[in-house]
Amino acid sequence: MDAIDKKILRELSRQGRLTNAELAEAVGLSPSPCWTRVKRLEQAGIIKGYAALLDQAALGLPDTVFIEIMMERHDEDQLRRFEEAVRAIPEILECHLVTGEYDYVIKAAVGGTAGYERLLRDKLYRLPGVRHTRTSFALRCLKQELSPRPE
Amino acid sequence: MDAIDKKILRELSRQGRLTNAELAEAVGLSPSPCWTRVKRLEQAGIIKGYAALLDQAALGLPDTVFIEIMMERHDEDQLRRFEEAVRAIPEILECHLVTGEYDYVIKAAVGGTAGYERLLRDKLYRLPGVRHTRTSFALRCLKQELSPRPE
DNA sequence: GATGAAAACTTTATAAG
DNA sequence: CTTATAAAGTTTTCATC
Repeated sequence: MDAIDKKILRELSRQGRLTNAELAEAVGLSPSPCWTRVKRLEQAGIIKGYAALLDQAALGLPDTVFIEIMMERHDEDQLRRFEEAVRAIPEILECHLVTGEYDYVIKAAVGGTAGYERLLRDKLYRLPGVRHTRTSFALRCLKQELSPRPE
Repeated sequence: MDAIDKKILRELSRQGRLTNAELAEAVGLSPSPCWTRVKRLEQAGIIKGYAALLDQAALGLPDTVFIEIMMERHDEDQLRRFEEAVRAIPEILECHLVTGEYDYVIKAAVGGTAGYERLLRDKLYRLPGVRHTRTSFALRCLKQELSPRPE
């Protein structure tokens, strides 16, 4: 992967629907080699896919919260059921098993404190094995990237 | 926004480069009204944009960490300088000002513990006003969505 | 790597049912 | 909403320098 590939990745990570002609111009190549590189990056899995970015607020979920979850027990069956349930909750954008005091970190989209309470009371606290949670409400987003920008 | 709009958003949030004909078929419309709806959703800002998703591991940053940051003081000038610096660090994917014990939550991509140490020692601890940090290393990602899926 | 060309497809706009 | 049309632009493949 050379400097031009990295430039292609930087462009497409911000503007995923650039046409090949636009991309070629942006990275200083003619369309034909530019196209070959993009296909190679896609086939190598370096470009994993493309996505439309939706406005959370327009979907009624303007706020972001980080919820840490501590589980009661750690038997396989309980974790598996918890993980399946998490995948089915649309407000939960991300969930990671993590090191540290808590077991999981969740990033969720909610509509204000009322939406947060509903997520917690109606969904998370009903999941098997949730002992304790700790939440940080996002007041302002300073930075949001989907992928690291290649240097 | 009706059920078809929501279906369009669900499709495009997973497959951002579907052609209009493919999208129309997926949502059960003919191409012409499908196109009108997509343009309306884009112009209303409900679709904010499109992005290529890159493979973090292929970029040498296979691991995800959540870093909470506590600041020494909270004067405007120091926060402003911190925030500018954060935006310039490519490993930092997200940074949110949050409620709770800590001031900021950062999501970053790193290459193992060595990459994490470098980020902390060479970049974060050199920023003005960082008093204390608390990190969770992600062991496994259970769920990762870019936007809430409209229901 | 650049250029050019050709076929197939896509986008965009418009008109009519 | 559907179907249909049409021009302009894009993708994809391929040959050549």
